[in-house]
Amino acid sequence: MKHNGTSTPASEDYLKTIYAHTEWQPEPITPSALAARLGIAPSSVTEMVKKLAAAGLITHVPYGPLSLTPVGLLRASAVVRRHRLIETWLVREMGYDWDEVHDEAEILEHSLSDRLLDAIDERLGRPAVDPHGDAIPAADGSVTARAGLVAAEAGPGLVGVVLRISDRDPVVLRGLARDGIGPGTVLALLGPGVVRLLNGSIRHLTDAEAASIWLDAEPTDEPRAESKR
Amino acid sequence: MKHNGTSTPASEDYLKTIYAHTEWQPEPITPSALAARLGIAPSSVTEMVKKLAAAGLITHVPYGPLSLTPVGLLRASAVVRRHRLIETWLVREMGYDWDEVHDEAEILEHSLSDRLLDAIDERLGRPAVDPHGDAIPAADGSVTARAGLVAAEAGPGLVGVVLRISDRDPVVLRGLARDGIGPGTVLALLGPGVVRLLNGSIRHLTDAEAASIWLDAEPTDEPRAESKR
DNA sequence: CAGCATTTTTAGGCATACCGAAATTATACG
DNA sequence: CGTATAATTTCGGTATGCCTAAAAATGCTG
Repeated sequence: MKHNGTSTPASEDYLKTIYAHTEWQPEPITPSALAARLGIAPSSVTEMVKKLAAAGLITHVPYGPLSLTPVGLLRASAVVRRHRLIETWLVREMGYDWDEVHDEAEILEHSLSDRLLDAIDERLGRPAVDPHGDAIPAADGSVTARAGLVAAEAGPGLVGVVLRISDRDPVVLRGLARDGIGPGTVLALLGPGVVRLLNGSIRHLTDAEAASIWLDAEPTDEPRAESKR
Repeated sequence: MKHNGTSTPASEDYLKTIYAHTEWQPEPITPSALAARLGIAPSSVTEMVKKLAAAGLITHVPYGPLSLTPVGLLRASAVVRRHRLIETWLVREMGYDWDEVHDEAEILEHSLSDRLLDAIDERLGRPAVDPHGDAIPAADGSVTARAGLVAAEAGPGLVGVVLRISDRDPVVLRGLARDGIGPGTVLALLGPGVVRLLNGSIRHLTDAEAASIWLDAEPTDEPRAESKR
């Protein structure tokens, strides 16, 4: 009765990606979306999904979507924790900018021992948030999330601090970083896709950019507008 | 005409092990010794050796020993450089003891980018020697080696500083570390396998220990005793 | 509510990297 | 100098993890 030791870089990437998807939207991810995110063929996903389901890490009805079991969720959050702690370390101690850390973390997250990870965590003072503003799950999988509002879905007139910038697209990251927009930046929304920085400069946001920026802001006044699909 | 991109964790381990062997002894390594060192079957070595030879990294005549080509030597020294820089970093910054770093470095050496490695190197002040006393090859593959004498082959009466302790056997490492013997320790050889520390305590060395300790010492007086096979 | 487009799965393949067993080669010794 | 022993290689096999192409299921739309 061995303790299911299934954990490879590949399986960790699957779990992490499923987890990351759920962070954004409550709907479970489909196999094709997972394949697209991972950059692999759908048939490869089918194969791995069968293994992960057999290992009790995800649930999956044939031709249906995927979701993490409690055990899978714990595993996934451990990978995300690694990823984000590594990113934080790279920025705080190793001279990286917050828009440069993703690829390095993507590889290292599969290699660090628990001991080394904890040493890094301790050195950094057990941070709760990574350089993109993403919450770092605790070792037990718990996450203290701050509520945020996607810039693309916020109404004009809103003023808020950038809470988080999704690190999915490096081009978006670099473009925003170049113009001084990052976690902590104060933005005023002038209209759809137009913002003003504190220094007065106006910046137009691409759709991808507006979808990547999360603002920490009370909904202006309307009684919590229904977020649309 | 692609630039031969052959570099996997497995191939790096082969090259590193061949390199490390040559550091100890000038004779080229045999396939069976390599298999033993890597903990894999000889037939697996034959297979990989063919690939490495085809890639121009090693030379190999059938049923003969293995040696690195100039290109292979460069590749190997890069891996060893990674390994030893990582070990140094773990000890100097991450709270590891010098007898605990090997396994972690063994994995990380295949994962760090050149950029991160250089950031670590710079942070550490570009060290020339790792925590076991092993020389860290420069980025161009050059090594500034200090001459040393294996304790097992040194004559009684000799007094010297421990230059290096081979990190091959963790049991040896831990045993010596526990009794305060490490790089920098001053030892007086009383007889074969018997040493006295500076604090006066006497320590018997196992054969494995005596073979792992390198002393920085002039040969006592005899005209350079012939080291025996 | 039937047909068609999309999604998912199946089936067969490929590359890496390992294994054990059997054949082959080299070497060493009597 | 021939033969036993030891080292090396060859030969099938296994597991992972990816692929393309084709089949099957789903579900949307007219």
